[in-house]
Amino acid sequence: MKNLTAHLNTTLSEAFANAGLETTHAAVVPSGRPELADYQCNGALALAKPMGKNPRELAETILAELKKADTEGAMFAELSIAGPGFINIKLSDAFLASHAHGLLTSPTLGFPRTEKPDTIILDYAGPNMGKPMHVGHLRPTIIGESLKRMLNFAGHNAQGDVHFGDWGMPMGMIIAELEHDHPEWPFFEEGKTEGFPTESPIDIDEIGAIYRKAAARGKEDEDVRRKARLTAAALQEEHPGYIALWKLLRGVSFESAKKNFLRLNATFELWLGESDVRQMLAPMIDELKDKKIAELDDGAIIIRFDEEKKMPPALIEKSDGGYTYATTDLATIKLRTEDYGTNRIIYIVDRRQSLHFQQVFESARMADYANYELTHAAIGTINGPDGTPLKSREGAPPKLDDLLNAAIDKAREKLPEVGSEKAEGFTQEDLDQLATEIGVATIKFQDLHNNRNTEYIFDLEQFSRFEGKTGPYLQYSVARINSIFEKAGLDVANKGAPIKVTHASERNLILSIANFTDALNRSIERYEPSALCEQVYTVAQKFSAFYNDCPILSTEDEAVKASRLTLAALTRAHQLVCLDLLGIAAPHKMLTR
RNA sequence: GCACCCGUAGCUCAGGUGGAUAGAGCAUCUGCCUUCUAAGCAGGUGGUCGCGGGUUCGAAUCCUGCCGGGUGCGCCA
Repeated sequence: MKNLTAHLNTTLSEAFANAGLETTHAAVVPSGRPELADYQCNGALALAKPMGKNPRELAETILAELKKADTEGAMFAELSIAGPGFINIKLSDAFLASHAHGLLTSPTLGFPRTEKPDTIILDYAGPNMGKPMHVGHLRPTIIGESLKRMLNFAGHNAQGDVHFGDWGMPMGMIIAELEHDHPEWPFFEEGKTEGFPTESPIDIDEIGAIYRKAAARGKEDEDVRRKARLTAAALQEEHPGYIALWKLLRGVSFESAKKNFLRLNATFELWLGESDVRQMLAPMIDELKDKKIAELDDGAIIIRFDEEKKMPPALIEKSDGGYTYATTDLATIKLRTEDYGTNRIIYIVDRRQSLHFQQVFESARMADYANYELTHAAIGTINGPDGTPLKSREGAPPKLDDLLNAAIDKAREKLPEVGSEKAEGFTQEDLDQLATEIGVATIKFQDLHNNRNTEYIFDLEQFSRFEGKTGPYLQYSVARINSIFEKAGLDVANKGAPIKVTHASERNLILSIANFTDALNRSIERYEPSALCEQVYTVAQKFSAFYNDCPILSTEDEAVKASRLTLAALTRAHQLVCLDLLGIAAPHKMLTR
């Protein structure tokens, strides 16, 4: 099943070619004036200028070719030229109906899967040991997850790597602080190389508290900082006790992060971290020095870039021998190329890291670690009410858990009590589950629908809003359809009946669904889930109008009734695919008080 | 100082790569629940697209200069 715009574009290309015109501008876009047309082609306008011709005349020629191609009038209901030379296209009801029916049998809703799959690693979330996940982790996590799903849907082999922040100075700080507080622990026993405890001595909250304490003390006291550096260096040298302790703390942090990800419906194929490249770092730096890419400068090892790049050098080894995240990120690229056969990497990371990634990407090219596309899909910062990024200094950013709980609680308030008439058949667990699905959807959609690269103001109220352009509105569109089929005692999967267009709302619904392929393509090309958010929301709107205007079960005419059921089933399929690509749950039923 | 991003309705944001009358949600006002879930639908109010030049048939979109905000720039990650 070819998608609608591709079909139209092909038809236009042929018409352009037959008219002796270049076909680069032979493309349709949804009409800006829906009351006049379904689609429009602006190609005549674009061509007229370089050719020195009258755009309306060009449009006439193209129009004549289009009419010739559609001899039986099966495709177009109306073709016309408007304004300076727009070609307005209105499709026939029959053509639209058969197209819609065809979509039902396509598992990808007409989206063409790629013939050249890439092996892609998406690097997102990046939680840090010692720091509980906060609202700043929300965007990279859910945008990365969504992009990964889209790329796989498109036929690629995409994997998510959590890229845990589990190496470097913070580890030194935490371990040094623990040694300061608990020198008697076996991990710190001089010369001990084995027989360390196998259970972590502290839990996730304590790790966070220790880290904060270490940071605070380090700020005041140079000795504390030096001890942390030495400890980090010793860890880097594989000090057995430190390594043993670090592994336990890391395990605890993993478990904590996994809980967060589970609620967010984010999954990772690879649970790697900065530490996984630690053995590669020293040899890599030697290699870079041999290749004359890296050089010694002021006691540290740096990589310089071409003058015209206008980039400051990247620091890959500090004067104390410690490594930086530029070092681990560069080594990680090497690792992915060598061990994972990667031929595309996408980093879904805060845009403030932009220079860092430019430096790392350029370094990787210079060292020939990756002769493929490296992309930093930059994420806009979440700002406080003052318009500057939420800072961790004073007024720590809200914890992710707290934000999720707040939205879930708000969602629960709208649900009926267990045992009440309206909650018939629902257990307390069912209701909790439903509240979670609705609350999390609210947060995810609120976040995903914003442009990836623009900052936005964090407003708790917006995250607990359920009306209008929100996650629950989308879920509601699906639940209503489920309810219709349930009431009718029919199987939603039944896709037999042909579609008949009898009302403008049916037409609009079909047209909005037909836009799926373009919307998904835009999301994939631009690494921008908001395009698909717009799509799923528009379809929900068109469905709501259809739902109001076109009664289904009470319709006398059996053919119309069957057609509307088919349309409802198609809508449902579309919404389920979109919501899944966005990582948003679609509850079977939405209860109300 | 160098580099990047942004300025669109009262608020939060879109705007498919230069096209027709700049769109949504929230807020506000008006209608619609003995008919498939009102977390809904239909409609109204609300904008010199920061300001000035330029490019052209045509600019929120491209170029340029201001004004105003944000971010980043070797020993944190």
